Amino acid sequence: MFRGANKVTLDAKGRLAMPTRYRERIVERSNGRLIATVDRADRCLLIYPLPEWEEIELKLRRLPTLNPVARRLQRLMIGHATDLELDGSGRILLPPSLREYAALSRTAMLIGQGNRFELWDEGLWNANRDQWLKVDEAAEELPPELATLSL
Amino acid sequence: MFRGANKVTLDAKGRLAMPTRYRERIVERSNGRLIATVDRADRCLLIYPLPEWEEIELKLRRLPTLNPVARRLQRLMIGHATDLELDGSGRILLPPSLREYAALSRTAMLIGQGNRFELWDEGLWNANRDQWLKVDEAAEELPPELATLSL
DNA sequence: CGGGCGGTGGGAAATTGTGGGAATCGGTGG
DNA sequence: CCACCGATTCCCACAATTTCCCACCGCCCG
Repeated sequence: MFRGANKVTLDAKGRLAMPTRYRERIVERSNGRLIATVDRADRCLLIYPLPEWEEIELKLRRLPTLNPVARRLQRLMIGHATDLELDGSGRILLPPSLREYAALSRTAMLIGQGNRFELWDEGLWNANRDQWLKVDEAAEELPPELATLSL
Repeated sequence: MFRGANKVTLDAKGRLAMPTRYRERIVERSNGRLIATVDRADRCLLIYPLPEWEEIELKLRRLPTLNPVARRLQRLMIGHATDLELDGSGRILLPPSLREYAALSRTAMLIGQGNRFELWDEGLWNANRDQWLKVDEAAEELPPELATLSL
């Protein structure tokens, strides 16, 4: 499982050095193969080890093609899913289109989220995090899955 | 399986270079033979490896001939299906009628969607994608297949 | 203080994308 | 039936991009 927030830098060619502590796990899990795609709600990227992604892709592909909501999800997620591979230096190369989508400049945040990573532009990450902290949870309607949650 | 978004260009002759990462798979799957047809809902083209298309054509042909919706689907999809073949440089030649249908100008987006590709004019793709992102998923009626989907 | 590891950058070679030209095929009109 | 014109297909060459590899630098730890 992936955890933690890491400040990372993209070089001029769009390469991102995966923090060392994750590398071994990524290599043993998927031989260094990852998939990056866009998040459908926020301007950030999702990065999965290949086997994790394949499960998700399977679920998405089983959805009915004629349903417009399903079709939209497929187009966004499968349509933007890009194969990545750790290079000899433990870096991945992010294609320009994904960099653009997430407004990634030089410094970014790589956030461990269990079976995947999220990659945010550093500025966006900080802004959003501050936002999340400000929201008054008590004022919100809790969906039933959360009502009984104990942390 | 095909995934990812690729910016491609059509040259003056209507030729489109298939990104290299897909070529090998296309050749081994269908010996370089593809079928292009129109999408029933959007102004884009669908491109299938020949064997994938043959399954779909079979499904379409089994639909009841007297049902007008089925009839319309058959006419659109089978009626516009065009044989394409990768040339020596890994390019396909799109006939003018299909180019016109999808309003393809010089730069287009080739979107991997599992067993097929979608080909969009770049401007249309971007406009539609932004549209899809704006929609608030929560406000929509989710089909049961999606309600429990965990990504 | 020295060695090693992780992060960063850059350069060179291989590969891919793009365009153009020439030959061939097909169609049409004389 | 032949000749000519147009369109298509095949092939080659150049340019740009990508990928791979190596070297440097700084930091941390021993």
